[in-house]
Amino acid sequence: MTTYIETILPLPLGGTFTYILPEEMAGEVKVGMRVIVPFGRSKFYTALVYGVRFTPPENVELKEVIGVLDASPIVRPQQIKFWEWIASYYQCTLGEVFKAAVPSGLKLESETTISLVEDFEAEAPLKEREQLLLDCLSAKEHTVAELNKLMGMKNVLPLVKRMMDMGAVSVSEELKAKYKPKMETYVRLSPEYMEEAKLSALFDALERAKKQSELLMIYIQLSCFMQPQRRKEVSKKALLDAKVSSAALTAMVEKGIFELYKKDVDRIEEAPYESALTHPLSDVQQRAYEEIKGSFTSKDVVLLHGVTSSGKTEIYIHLIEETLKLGRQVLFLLPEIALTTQITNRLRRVFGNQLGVYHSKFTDNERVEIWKNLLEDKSYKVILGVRSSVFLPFKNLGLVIVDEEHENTYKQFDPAPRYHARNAAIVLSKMSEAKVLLGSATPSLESYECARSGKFGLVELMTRYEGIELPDVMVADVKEARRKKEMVRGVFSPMLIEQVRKALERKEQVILFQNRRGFSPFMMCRTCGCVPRCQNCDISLTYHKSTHQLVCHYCGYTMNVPTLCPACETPELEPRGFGTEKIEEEIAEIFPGVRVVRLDLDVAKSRKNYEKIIHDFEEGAIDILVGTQIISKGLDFERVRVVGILDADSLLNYPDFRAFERAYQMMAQVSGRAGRKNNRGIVVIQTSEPDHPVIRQVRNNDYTSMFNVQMNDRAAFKYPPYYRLIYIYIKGKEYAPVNSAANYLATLMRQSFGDRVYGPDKPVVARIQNLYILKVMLKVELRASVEKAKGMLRELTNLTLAHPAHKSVYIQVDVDPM
DNA sequence: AGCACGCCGACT
DNA sequence: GTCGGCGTGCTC
Repeated sequence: MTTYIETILPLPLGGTFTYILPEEMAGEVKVGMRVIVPFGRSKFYTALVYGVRFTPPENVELKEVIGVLDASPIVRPQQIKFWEWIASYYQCTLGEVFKAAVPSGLKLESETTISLVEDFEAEAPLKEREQLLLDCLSAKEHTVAELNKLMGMKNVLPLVKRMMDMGAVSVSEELKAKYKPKMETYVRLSPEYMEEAKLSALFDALERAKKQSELLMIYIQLSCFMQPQRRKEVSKKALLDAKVSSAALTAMVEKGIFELYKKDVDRIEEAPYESALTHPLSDVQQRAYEEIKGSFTSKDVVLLHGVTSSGKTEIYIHLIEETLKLGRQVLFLLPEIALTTQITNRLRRVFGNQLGVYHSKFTDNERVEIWKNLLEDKSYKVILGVRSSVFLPFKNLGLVIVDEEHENTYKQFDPAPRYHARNAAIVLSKMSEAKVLLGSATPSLESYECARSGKFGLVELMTRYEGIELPDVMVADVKEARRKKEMVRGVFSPMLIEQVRKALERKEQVILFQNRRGFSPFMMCRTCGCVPRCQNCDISLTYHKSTHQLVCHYCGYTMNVPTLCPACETPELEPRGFGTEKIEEEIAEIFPGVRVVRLDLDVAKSRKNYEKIIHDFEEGAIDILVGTQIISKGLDFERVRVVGILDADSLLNYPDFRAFERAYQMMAQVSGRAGRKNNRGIVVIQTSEPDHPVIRQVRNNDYTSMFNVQMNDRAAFKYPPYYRLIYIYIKGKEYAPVNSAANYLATLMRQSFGDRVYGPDKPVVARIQNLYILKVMLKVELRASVEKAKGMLRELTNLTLAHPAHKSVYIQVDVDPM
């Protein structure tokens, strides 16, 4: 009986693809394993087994599976269920989920090794190419990529396939992938010196070689040599880090005193494992902790609304410990930019090597390591990770913590699946019978509404840890200051300068927040008012002074600053507005000798750089930190007294229905960085609308008022959390077909959904990377079936695309947009 | 997503 | 007369 394998391919294609399983592979294939399959005329992919069938699909000619890559599944059945939910809810293909979920190291493309079959004898004379392939493999096995190179071919796999059929070569079924275990060199004392008598004789012998006896001493210390029960292995790196010269080590290895050996080490570095463990909870924390636990008995999701510095992390740690005691795993989600060494180190100290960190700034090898560790249910019990860690192969998830749950970086936008990690985690938890704790000082309206209505549990923690006072929020009216010509360098209000000066005098630190990187958001010609724009996108170019370039923050397009205005050819282009670069420069000039550092996406591209700045600021080696929202998340600094929000207007004037909610969250979060023990923080907000309700709410730290006002607006204008949104983007290289398709679709949609359809409209940036974009919005009542709506929507988009006038147009659906 | 097949402009 | 532009359609 022939076996058929139904697979998911890592492509944005709907449906699954079925292959014939050759008889020699039968019986060893299970759902969740990877197979290599041919696809199209000349491509081969790593596909995931989705089903094993014994009846073929109709009307298609099937190809054969080329090789099975795994001995056991790399994806668990319940994960595939979760993928199905993601694909259906967020309207994407299983292939897209597969692509996003599995680290690329496990989606090997051309790394499969091919080897010669020993006793192969050709039945017919071999073709030139075939003989060449055998010659290439005669010395040693090669990967597909190597063979491509050796043979000077674009894709040898079809040839390999043919030769496999002939029985000449075989595909290695062992997983090679892109994943290589990391080896580290270790040092040990030669066995002959293991006895104490021999060792002291050695010390005598080394009396004259000072460096060498020193090295021996350090080795003995590091290895705990004198306490055989506690003896540890010593890496070469650790030894050299202890200020030992490598020459001395080499000499001693040559003398046969030391031996070197290699060891496969876990890529994730182990931090010193202090047994300090958890700190006891304060009374207030303890009460919140009890409330959360109580709430979990009746609710699956609990929202912990705790002001900044209320010690939420400590509560999380206690909950994690308790979950671990039950033998269950924990996922701790953080937004991308908040994953700092601060939180990692704190958790590492408590959970040691039970903690795995899953982060985009880690290499793929490190991600594969985490994946496999969880798959084999080895050491990791707590995963600290970003959005995509909801896809990790947990076996027995007991608790998910979503810290800073209001953060919009939890929503993926660019490639599908456009999923929200917080909401996905809630669904995942339901599937795993786990509990979810959402934490934030400024919860999203969505979550707070769920908590208030009783769908989620709600625990409020409104006092700051150790009696730290909330900061004193001052508002600087920049309109007034400008009128009086008091603005310093057009950027700083006298009030802010005064507070910064005072803080510096007291040797306290300052954070200046401006949510815009670069030097100035645009340049303008003084003569004709022309603003240089991106040639690919409908947006002005940002001026970066450090590189003297104009950069598009949407597509990355970069050009040197033109000396003459492109329109009127006068040399009158000047920077307008201000970004972090300009603030960094100006403040350094106003306060000479003060150490100013900027932290934004441009600077934080590398993890090292980012961590160094954070570290230096913690250590007090930096006086003023200028940054974008990257600095507002999860960082706690002891000596920060003053926080300046330079341009609150840009937050308030953002054209989006969530602008006020975001502005409040952003300002409240940044403000939370100010002030510590016995040292009330000061926040200066610069705005031209000092009486704006949001400014007042931030000033009074009045989340409830913000919530109530915003909820009124949301109800009045039919926005979430009262309605569900679906955005449909219509994109294309030319405007006319895009416009026609968008109108066609909107008309069709109105026939089904009536006045729930809005648009088409131009989005804020109407052209990105040479694609024109129009947006149609659908607002669905909460009680209506979204599934039904999505089904209908899919039909209508297909109908639109099928229309001959709309070829070369494509459509993207964004469910629950942020 | 790739990649080939397929019809119209500037070259050996 | 061909080489090559990217528009369109298919991939188990």
